[in-house]
Amino acid sequence: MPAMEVQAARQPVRRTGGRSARVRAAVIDATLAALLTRGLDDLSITEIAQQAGVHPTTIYRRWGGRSNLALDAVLSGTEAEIPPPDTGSLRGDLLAVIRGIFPFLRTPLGELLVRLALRRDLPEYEAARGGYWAQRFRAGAALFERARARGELRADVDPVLALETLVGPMYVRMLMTGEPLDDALLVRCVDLVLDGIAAQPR
Amino acid sequence: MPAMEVQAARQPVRRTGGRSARVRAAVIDATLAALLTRGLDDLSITEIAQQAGVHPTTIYRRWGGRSNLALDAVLSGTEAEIPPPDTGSLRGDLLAVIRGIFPFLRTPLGELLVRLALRRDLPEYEAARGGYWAQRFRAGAALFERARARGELRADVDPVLALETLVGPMYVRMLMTGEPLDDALLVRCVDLVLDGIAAQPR
DNA sequence: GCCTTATCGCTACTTGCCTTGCGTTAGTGG
DNA sequence: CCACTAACGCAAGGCAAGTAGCGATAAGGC
Repeated sequence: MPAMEVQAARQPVRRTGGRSARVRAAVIDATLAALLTRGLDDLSITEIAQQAGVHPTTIYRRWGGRSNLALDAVLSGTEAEIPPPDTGSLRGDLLAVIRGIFPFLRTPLGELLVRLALRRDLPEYEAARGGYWAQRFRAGAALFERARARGELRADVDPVLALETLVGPMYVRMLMTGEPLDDALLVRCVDLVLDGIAAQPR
Repeated sequence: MPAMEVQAARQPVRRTGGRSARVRAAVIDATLAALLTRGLDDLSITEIAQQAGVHPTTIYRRWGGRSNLALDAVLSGTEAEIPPPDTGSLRGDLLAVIRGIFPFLRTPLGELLVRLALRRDLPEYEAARGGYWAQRFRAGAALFERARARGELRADVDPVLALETLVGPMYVRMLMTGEPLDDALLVRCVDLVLDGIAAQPR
């Protein structure tokens, strides 16, 4: 009887090139197309499969469900990484920030990303949620530091809350009320956050 | 051959009392319970039916689908109608408004209502969307009128945008970032909307 | 109380989602 | 070029959603 080798938990050698890569690209493309036309909820894996020229079983095995597939597709199609602005003034920076977000949100892909972010039935996304948004809001930190150094900012301002207040109306209109939304409104958002609504400082 | 009577488009006499009422109540209750435990997406009509002591076919016939059922259940369980505040100061009124919304949103039913409002696959809700939010924001109009009369409000302030800016961070945290959210933050929201973040008026 | 028929329960059926098991193809390392 | 096996295609089948037809029950009007 040969000496029993201690089996290291050897994970199988992944084959990421060639056929697998082609399959993945085709499926991701078909999924994005299906997401943009039919929406998040009623997308047929069978349909995606034959659109991609792939057997449905393959999708189930690799992605294991529609939510994981949708998440992978959208994140693959998105590499936002909006560069942090530095226009020289607080107002200019804030305008640049919100103007960098807004056009992307009007994109079908952008709206898809937001709606995906709102879901709570995607355990895969729950893990990434914190990091994702933290990164998106981090760009704002430097912006406020510079403004503070220039004396444009009050001392007690919380950058995160300020950014949330800036973009809040945009999301409220887009997601809930459906009120009109254009560049002029963005300017008004910036000015409201800067100056407030009170007649005189209290 | 008897004279052909012109058939008036006679709609059948609805039977809303007795058994039908009991069935409806039982199904709505079971649906709400299922919604609160399992969420919006994967609720089983069969399960709801046997929970309510009713045959699944009945649900399909009366409601005709899961989206309509969910919408009916949530709207039946909700009669918000938050009374418009009048505390004598703009700051007090804004605080009262946001403090009236916030606790309800933390309720499971409240969060459910919001998430339902975010859906775009409920044609029944699409029709009611505009009116619903318009009504919710209308209460704010009077509030701002009084503030303006007291001289607390700048002249160029748009009430709707101001309210959206006020509640924006609350929804952003609740729906997207998941950052902590408590009463102290509400106060900071109010003060930020009132005073803005700029060091001095431009 | 009686009649009409809206509404419900039940069974059987169709359909699409998803899984399982097995044979085949083609990456990957040598 | 060869051996190993990850990844894919395919067929069969379980399972729950949803539909259709029909008889049974009870609500509403008289």
